[in-house]
Amino acid sequence: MILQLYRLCNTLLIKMGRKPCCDKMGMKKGPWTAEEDEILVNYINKNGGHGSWRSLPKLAGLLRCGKSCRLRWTNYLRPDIKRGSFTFEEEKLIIQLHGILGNRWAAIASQLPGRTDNEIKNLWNTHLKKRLICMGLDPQTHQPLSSSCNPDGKAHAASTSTRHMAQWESARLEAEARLSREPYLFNNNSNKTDSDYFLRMWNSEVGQSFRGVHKSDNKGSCQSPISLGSLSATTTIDLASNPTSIVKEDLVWGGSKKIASDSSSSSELEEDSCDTSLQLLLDFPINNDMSFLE
DNA sequence: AATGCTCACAACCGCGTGAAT
DNA sequence: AATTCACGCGGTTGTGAGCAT
Repeated sequence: MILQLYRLCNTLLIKMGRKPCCDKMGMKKGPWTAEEDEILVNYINKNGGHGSWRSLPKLAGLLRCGKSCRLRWTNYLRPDIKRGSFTFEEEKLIIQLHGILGNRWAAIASQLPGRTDNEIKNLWNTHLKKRLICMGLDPQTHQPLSSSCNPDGKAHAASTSTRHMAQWESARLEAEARLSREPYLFNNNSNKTDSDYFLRMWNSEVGQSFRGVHKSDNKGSCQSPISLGSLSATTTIDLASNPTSIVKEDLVWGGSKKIASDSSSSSELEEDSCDTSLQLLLDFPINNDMSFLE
């Protein structure tokens, strides 16, 4: 009976157009058992990889959909996953990266070896977001919750353009990070030219003109006090030639206990951060944690 | 001891995107 | 060019553990 229904559903779905991503009928849901984990791990080890996720459950003998298998493997069973709580350095890096990349958990996770996007997302939603709120910062923008820019709207215009700048920079950083993980690309000039769209765009006329606009906007460089929780820094960045080339830095990072009680940093920020998006860009971390960009 | 609440985390779902047909 | 497929991503939900009442 169930089998007949299953076949009927499949037939109808195929006739309607597209097949479902996985066969829902008879598929198990909910928490994975140790036996299922073992089957999945054994299959992937035995076959030297997962191959097609869609066909894996059938081949491995699991009553799960491919999507569920992939999730279980990437978020839990993968051998390179780092278990245990996040270190203070990791949390700091996540906050800093979130300031640049926003809710792009996969991009953030790519900078934290052994950590998954899901894990980071959960950490953010359960801990870090609240911590920022306690500090009086908007967890999405990393700006003071009560901040108000100039009423004449100039700040808004500047903010819009610098937000684009931040988006450019975000994409470029991702590209650089990716390339740094694939050093062989740098050994081959022909590959390098094709390796990343954003790097090319950044160096193209378009990117150049874009940088030119901000060169005039910011007079070529920008010095700004940075405050992110108990992290504070004074940074001078040469925006015209390379937004990440830090000329001067003075970095202080306090203990985690200080974070919840430190309200002075946010009030300082209120005074200094009319151009909130530029702040976002300037919040780019400047300590050794960003060695992946080197 | 029972109940309710909060929190953390694993898992699911829907959508977007690039590749294949 | 249009359609289908496979996959990855981000938002959301479900559930169990721990704690307070």
